[in-house]
Amino acid sequence: MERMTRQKRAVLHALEHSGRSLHPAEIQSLAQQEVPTLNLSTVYRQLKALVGEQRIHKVELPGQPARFEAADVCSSPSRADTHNDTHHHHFHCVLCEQVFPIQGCPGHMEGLAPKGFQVERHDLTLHGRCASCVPTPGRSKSRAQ
Amino acid sequence: MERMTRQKRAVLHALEHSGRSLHPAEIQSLAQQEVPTLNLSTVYRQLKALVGEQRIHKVELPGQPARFEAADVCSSPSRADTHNDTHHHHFHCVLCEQVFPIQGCPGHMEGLAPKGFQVERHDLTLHGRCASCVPTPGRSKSRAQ
DNA sequence: TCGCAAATGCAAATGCATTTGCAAATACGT
DNA sequence: ACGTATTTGCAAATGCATTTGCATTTGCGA
Repeated sequence: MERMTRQKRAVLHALEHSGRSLHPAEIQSLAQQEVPTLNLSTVYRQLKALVGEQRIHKVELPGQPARFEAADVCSSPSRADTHNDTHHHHFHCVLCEQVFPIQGCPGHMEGLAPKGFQVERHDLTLHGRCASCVPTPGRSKSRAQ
Repeated sequence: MERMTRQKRAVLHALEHSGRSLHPAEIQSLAQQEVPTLNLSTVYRQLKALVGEQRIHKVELPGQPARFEAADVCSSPSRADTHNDTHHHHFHCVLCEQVFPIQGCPGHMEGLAPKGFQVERHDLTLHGRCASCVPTPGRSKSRAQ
């Protein structure tokens, strides 16, 4: 897993261009625009390799299969936080099922844990309707799945 | 699924007495103290029935199999919140893998979502070490799994 | 206490996401 | 351009959590 193949490039491009978290099958179909024959097994193999290379990250959401996102998602705006890594959370659209990265973080989770518990990290997932799926007849271009 | 059998009672007791979220296998082993022959299939069947009866709730955490908890977990202290239901989050111990309910909630998630997105609900999971698993040599009674 | 529909135990079957064996295809150093 | 070790595509295999078929047991109303 060290050669830069067309399929590896396609998988990476799919993730970088989407700007959101994708699951393997989604990655395959997007990347197939670049490499039509791209197989799911290959997607999995490359995802594993890319995670190892820190080029992408695995994202786990409650009750859902794993998704992946480019390592630099959410690092675009000016970030002068505590550490310069890309701590962020996710928004899951209950209609189109797409998952988007979100910037903010409520912070101060330590206080929520019971006495004596030590918080190391946290995951926050918002569920609702993304801009394309809001019921409002403002802009009706919702695209399923 | 409408009779009050020994196994159904055992499953419910396990959840009510534990005070935390348990996965099916954990429920089985705890409930077997009451009904030694309790089968996993039966646990699943009763969990489904109890969820339907609103006596327990299914809890999904990132990257983990489903867990269940008594419907009244976290409703003990005085609650004068917005609505009197049991909105709460979870703490997942990375060492013993136990999951505990936690009271507080950062709130105001709406602001975190991108413009035009509509937040309906949210899930927050804290990861770290529970009181029994903190490295501090204060009280070393950590119990694995 | 009887009778029977509902529930149980057990083993086998599902339904998934993910992985793997292998022959054919291909990247890339020489 | 060549040779070979790495990748790919494909199909079959895994590894899970969860479900289901069925003969036997059991809760509970009459």
